[in-house]
Amino acid sequence: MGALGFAPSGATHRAREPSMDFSELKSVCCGCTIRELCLPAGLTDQEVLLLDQHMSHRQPVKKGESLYRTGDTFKSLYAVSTGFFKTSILHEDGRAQVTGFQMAGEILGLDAISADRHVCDAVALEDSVVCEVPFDRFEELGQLMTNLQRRFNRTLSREIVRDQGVMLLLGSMRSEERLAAFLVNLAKRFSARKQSSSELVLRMTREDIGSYLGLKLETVSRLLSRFHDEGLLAVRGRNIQILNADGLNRLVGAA
Amino acid sequence: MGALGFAPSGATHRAREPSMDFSELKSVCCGCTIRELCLPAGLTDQEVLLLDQHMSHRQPVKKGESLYRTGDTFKSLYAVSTGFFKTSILHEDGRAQVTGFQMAGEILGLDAISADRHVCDAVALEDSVVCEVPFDRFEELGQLMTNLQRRFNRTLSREIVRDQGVMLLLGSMRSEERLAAFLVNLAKRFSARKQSSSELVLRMTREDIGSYLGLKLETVSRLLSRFHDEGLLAVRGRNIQILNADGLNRLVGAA
DNA sequence: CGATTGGTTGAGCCCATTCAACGAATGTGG
DNA sequence: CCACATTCGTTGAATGGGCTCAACCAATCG
Repeated sequence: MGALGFAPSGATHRAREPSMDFSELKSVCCGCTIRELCLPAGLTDQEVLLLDQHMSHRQPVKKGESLYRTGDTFKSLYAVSTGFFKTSILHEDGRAQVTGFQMAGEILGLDAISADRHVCDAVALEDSVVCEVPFDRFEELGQLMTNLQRRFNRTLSREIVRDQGVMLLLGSMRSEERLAAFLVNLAKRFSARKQSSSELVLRMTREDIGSYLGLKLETVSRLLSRFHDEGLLAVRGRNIQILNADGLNRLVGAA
Repeated sequence: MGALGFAPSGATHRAREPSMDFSELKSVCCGCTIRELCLPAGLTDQEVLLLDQHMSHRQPVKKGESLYRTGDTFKSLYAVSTGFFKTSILHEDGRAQVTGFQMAGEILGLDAISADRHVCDAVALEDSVVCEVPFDRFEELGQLMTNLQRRFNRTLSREIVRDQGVMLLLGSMRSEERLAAFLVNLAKRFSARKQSSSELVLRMTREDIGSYLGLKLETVSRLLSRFHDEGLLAVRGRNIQILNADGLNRLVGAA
């Protein structure tokens, strides 16, 4: 926690304290290790520089804090630089649905473009840093840089594809398939970030996972125990080791 | 069926027969009744003209035909002019998930931008007409017309919001809530198109509805019967009359 | 006409939920 | 420091909502 220079305080809404130490946060896209997984993917060095200078602004978010909330007016997209987030939407009657988990390089706020208002909550699941991207300036830049605009169209489309994958999962998979798909997906994303794809450290609770997968937390817990007993996983709280990746993949239905 | 000048034939893949009579299909966005619900929404007359002349190309699709299929290379978006479509994704093991139903003014193919390949099937549920929008030319036009590009960003974002609404539905609603939400949503969309919002004519089968809602067709049938018995609906096959809209809304959880 | 597709309804079953108890870890205030 | 509350996770027993299997009917079509 202290490693990122956060001042200790309780979990509150925003993390905009101008007095905070940003000295280690000034580095931008150019030197970013996950640049190729983020908005600058596929841009030339010059283009990245342009994006960098005009747009990016780094901002820490502490564990438990909201980056934005449902109803907030939309001003910026946020690229996760380091850390882990969840997004969730609320139903009138209090029920919530987790719509996604975002890690380094992934973009938060795409749904807000639609109506200039955020339609979900984004909460940091660990101390994190995001790059703020003021959207009106980003749109201007997109008009100047064809490449950036085209990449951004793809980013939006990729989110649609992801969402539809979740629809498939929720609409036609059984519980064990859902959890297996979830773990396989997480592993793949860790792997793309040069992190171990077999030693997963979950940042979310069983309840978060359950909400995302359309299951109750008890069901998630039971399934993890079962996967453990079957030798697919080693489960120790939020530390999960994948022991039999083929077996997991088989559950999902892939070859 | 004959009203649109379709030559009768079996349901096959594409509907590109150059000998067909397009005389009644030449009219474009400018005269389109659902222009404000479609891509040209919010554009000036001049801008629409530009979009119109350079991009749109109308194309009939007969009931049962695929507009595109999973794996097809992506060249164009399609705006539904008249008719009704469903999109569905296939799982390796044969299971399918209907991801949406599209009516006049709605855009098909947004998911394909992501990887230059369609990732779902789009099938006409009745004789339909679509406006083909070659995407590379559309992107060029977006670079020239800031307004168009901004609207398009919103269109993509709106699809993300829609998908996340479906995730909420699939992930945390019970069967009766799902069906009620589905009917309310359909009614709202019909209403926006100046069609009756109480006399719904479903274009899809019970199985399609079930797939979309993550339910079995028998469950959908039973629920419709129950809603009928409870006086919420009058159900006669695919003709559904909403008798108690408030009651339906109450089921969804809205006030 | 028979064949096919779409829809309804019943009976029994099973998977995931509900309800509940309990343990471990963490944090808080006295 | 301990006592206590809180959060998170696990596990058991019983329940039930939606599924499976099956029969049947209606409409459409070749």
